[in-house]
Amino acid sequence: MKKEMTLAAEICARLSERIISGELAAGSPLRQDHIAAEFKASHVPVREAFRELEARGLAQRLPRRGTRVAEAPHAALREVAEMRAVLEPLALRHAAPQITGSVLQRAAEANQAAENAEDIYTWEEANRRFHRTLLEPCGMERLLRSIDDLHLASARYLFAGKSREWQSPNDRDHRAILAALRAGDSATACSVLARHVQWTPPRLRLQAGGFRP
Amino acid sequence: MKKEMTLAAEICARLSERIISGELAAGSPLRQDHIAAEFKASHVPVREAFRELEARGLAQRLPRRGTRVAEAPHAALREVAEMRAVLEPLALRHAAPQITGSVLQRAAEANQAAENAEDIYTWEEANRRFHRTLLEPCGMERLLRSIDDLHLASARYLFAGKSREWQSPNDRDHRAILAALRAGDSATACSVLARHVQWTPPRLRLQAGGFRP
DNA sequence: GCCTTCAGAATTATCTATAATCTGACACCA
DNA sequence: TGGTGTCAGATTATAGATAATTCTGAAGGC
Repeated sequence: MKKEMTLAAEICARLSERIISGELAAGSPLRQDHIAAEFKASHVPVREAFRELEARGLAQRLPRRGTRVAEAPHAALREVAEMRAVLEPLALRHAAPQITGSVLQRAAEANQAAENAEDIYTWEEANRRFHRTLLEPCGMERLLRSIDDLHLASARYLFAGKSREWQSPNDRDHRAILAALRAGDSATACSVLARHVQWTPPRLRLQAGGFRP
Repeated sequence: MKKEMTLAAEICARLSERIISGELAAGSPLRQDHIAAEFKASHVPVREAFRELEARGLAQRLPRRGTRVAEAPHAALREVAEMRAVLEPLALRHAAPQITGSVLQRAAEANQAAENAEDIYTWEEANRRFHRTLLEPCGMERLLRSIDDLHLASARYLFAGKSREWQSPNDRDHRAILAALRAGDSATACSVLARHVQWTPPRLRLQAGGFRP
């Protein structure tokens, strides 16, 4: 049995999905013994999975006292948005000189998928793919990792707020970003991107809960 | 024996120091079995320590193939500097309204310690303390954690380049930041901070290796 | 000389057992 | 009644054993 993923990685991936989707609620305890039993594994790779979840901001470990799903307070929504608003344009600025036609093509396909999405999970995955595709050519691994983790956090907020509010966003910013990049205007692409993910006061954007993923 | 730190945390802290100081060179293998023997421990908490080191950007784990000290390529120096240049002002902007006289006092003391430092390690710790003290009141934990990790990376670069080049920096930016904050001018404080940690081309700043910690 | 295969050694990942710490119930005392 | 101490059971952390995977060098074939 030659698996690509270690058991710890597999458990981490499964728990990640449940946390992000909201199935595992913020603050709820993650019992290493119970999860080990569920996965028919020893508790040691479960602990390793918890370490990884914590590193991605999805869990909070309290040494000797257990691990919990990370809280996702409303106040931190702004924190996530503002970090993205400074980090994503930074990545795009470095990525832009390396963006090929192929990258733009893949980004456009991701955006098309987002526009066609009929449920919020499909939309979020396509949206995340759009962003990642454009930023990846920057080649700055630490920065990309930070952005990835912020996207996970964003997804949690998105899914947590989906009830009653979600409509397929009719969002032109992605197209504007692509158009600017095709025109070689990375400054405009960066500023549209920054505005696109920027925190805005809730009063003005009730349906999106204060930011745009 | 009631210890505050778990063994994994202790091992992580010790290895951290060695990585940051340069004693453990970039790319060098971290052997779980050897380290376990050195600490007279099982390899399991060593693995947990490796997970934590990786989360902080100090190690790179290759599943089933071992763990290495994270590379610190010169190219990534710029990445670290630029991330700091956008994240630290963001944190300071949110911290400024919460900064008390006590915070400013502690920051001034840290700066004094930095100015009086006679070796680079003392200076680095005081410098880091200065930054952290000012930014902590923002209360944004994810952001502060990111900045902390960037400071660890900065320290690695600083110590790696210390030979022959290090002089006690005669740096007025810290004082300018404090003065602006005392005057309630957070915009100036933020822009000085951004400039202070900003990436500059190596040609113009040979002695500091391209950025200012 | 180069490439492929394979066995054995080395190393990492997980398991099971044990040690350490935490939690909550209960008893006792002022 | 409220506060404190004790202790059993629950839970987490680590040790040592075992299983799984990778690495390395030797042998054989072309």
